[in-house]
Amino acid sequence: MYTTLIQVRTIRYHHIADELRSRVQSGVYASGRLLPSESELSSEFSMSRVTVRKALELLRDEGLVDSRQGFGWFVAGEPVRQPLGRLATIEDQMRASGMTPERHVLEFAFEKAPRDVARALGTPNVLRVLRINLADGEPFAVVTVWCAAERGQHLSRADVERTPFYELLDVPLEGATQTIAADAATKSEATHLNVPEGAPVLRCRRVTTGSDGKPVLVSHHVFPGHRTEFVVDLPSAEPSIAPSGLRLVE
Amino acid sequence: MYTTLIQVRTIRYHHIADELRSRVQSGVYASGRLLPSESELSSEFSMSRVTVRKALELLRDEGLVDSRQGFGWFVAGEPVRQPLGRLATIEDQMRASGMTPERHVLEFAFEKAPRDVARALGTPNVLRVLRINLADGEPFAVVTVWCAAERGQHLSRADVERTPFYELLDVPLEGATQTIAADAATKSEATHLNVPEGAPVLRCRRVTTGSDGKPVLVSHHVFPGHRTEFVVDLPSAEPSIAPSGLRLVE
DNA sequence: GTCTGTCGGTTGTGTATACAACTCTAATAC
DNA sequence: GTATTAGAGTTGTATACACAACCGACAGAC
Repeated sequence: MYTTLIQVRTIRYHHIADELRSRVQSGVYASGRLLPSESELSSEFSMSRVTVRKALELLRDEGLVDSRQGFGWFVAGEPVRQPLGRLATIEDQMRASGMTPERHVLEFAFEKAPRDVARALGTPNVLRVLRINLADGEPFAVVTVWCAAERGQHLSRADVERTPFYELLDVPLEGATQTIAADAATKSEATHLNVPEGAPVLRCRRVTTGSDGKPVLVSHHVFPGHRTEFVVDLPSAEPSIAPSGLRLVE
Repeated sequence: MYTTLIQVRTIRYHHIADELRSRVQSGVYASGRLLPSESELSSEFSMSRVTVRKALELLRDEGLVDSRQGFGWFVAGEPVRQPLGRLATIEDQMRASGMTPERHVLEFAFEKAPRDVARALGTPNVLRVLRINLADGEPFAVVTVWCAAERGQHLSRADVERTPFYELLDVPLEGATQTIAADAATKSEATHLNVPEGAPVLRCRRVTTGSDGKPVLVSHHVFPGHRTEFVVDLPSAEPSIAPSGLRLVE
């Protein structure tokens, strides 16, 4: 029997990424620690700077490292766990993780709603609030909330910066439906969240309904993928213990 | 009063990305449709091919387009919605979206578990099954399932390819705890899911417990960000209607 | 002490070029 | 008819170079 040896190309930027990932995971580079500069890595690995960058960008997309122009590349931190089934605000959750929460309203405007929002709220005239949640001074989430203008006219910008919408609204709430997806950060999200465009984010869309079953709030929450993860308790699908809203998917 | 005009640099690859995104969203390029080649776009926009690629990669990270080496860039498809609170399998969900589900076992091995899995299952001796779920012949999810070897020894590879673990297990299930995070696809995930390394994925980790409250299964599910999203019903936090497992986060 | 500007070094964007790896079509051989 | 190969065109990786935008440290002015 005859065999053939073939020379297979190895992808150089993967080698760099693998080596750097290994150093981070073994603790050589601790959380928050600055990595060697692109130029230094280029010398160390005898590869062009573009190849080094390609490796670093791969690791950034994994959430393992991050960069600031002019400053350098550094190891990113640990995600905050947000239980979906627990009565806690984002701020409560940050405090439980030992972080200092902050909330800033970026935009507060009465305007015409996007079509899907208008359809959900039953009116195109809405109050839109764009706000950012910070944890220890760092961006944690960008949140856009829409409510009908009729309701929003009673709310001040200072109100919504100080107090969650749910506590401000004059209507009892029945619940919400939320979608959770992974996506790449858009330019403006990236700017607000201080992550690169294209970085993985959790994109949540929520419609909150009042006790009459009608939507009263639509909100979009965007979290950097490396900063948070959700936890869900999924009770068994056995009829005797099934709760009203949840089932085991698989 | 005097003012100063400053010339601000515009980032060229964003212009290309914005234009292409607009064409996709307006239907000029339909779902699945091949885009102009990099070379053609380079001519059209009078920019270097590297700049064109940067724009296309941005859109790929958004899940809007995808590429195959040698074939070209094309518009990607629509995500499948997976309710977390519904008694349905991944396969049921695909069928509901008009797709044909398939399931293939890639690896079936008795081995030593990773530390966290060993700790959860109470033993390092496990059966690990790596499988891929396809929708219409396209990769939809990569799933790794671990169960104790004691239990797994009664299961054949054909068993787990044909039937979900939950139906195969000889123990009543109480429920599961699942985390949901956004991350960038690793090299091997990317290969199995036919997405580029670094593309956004939903990474779910699940621990399924038996009726005695002990974990019987650990599983990791990875979904390409552009292929699926989760839907959760979040009943209100009002004490009178709060279910056992879920609360409104905010 | 604070404020401003400079400098060296850093990351981010962009061009040109080259070659590897892949895809599809058409031509040729059987 | 099928199978194979060549060629043109495509995306993917990599180098070299250049410049923009940013950062932090330091020096000088007040």
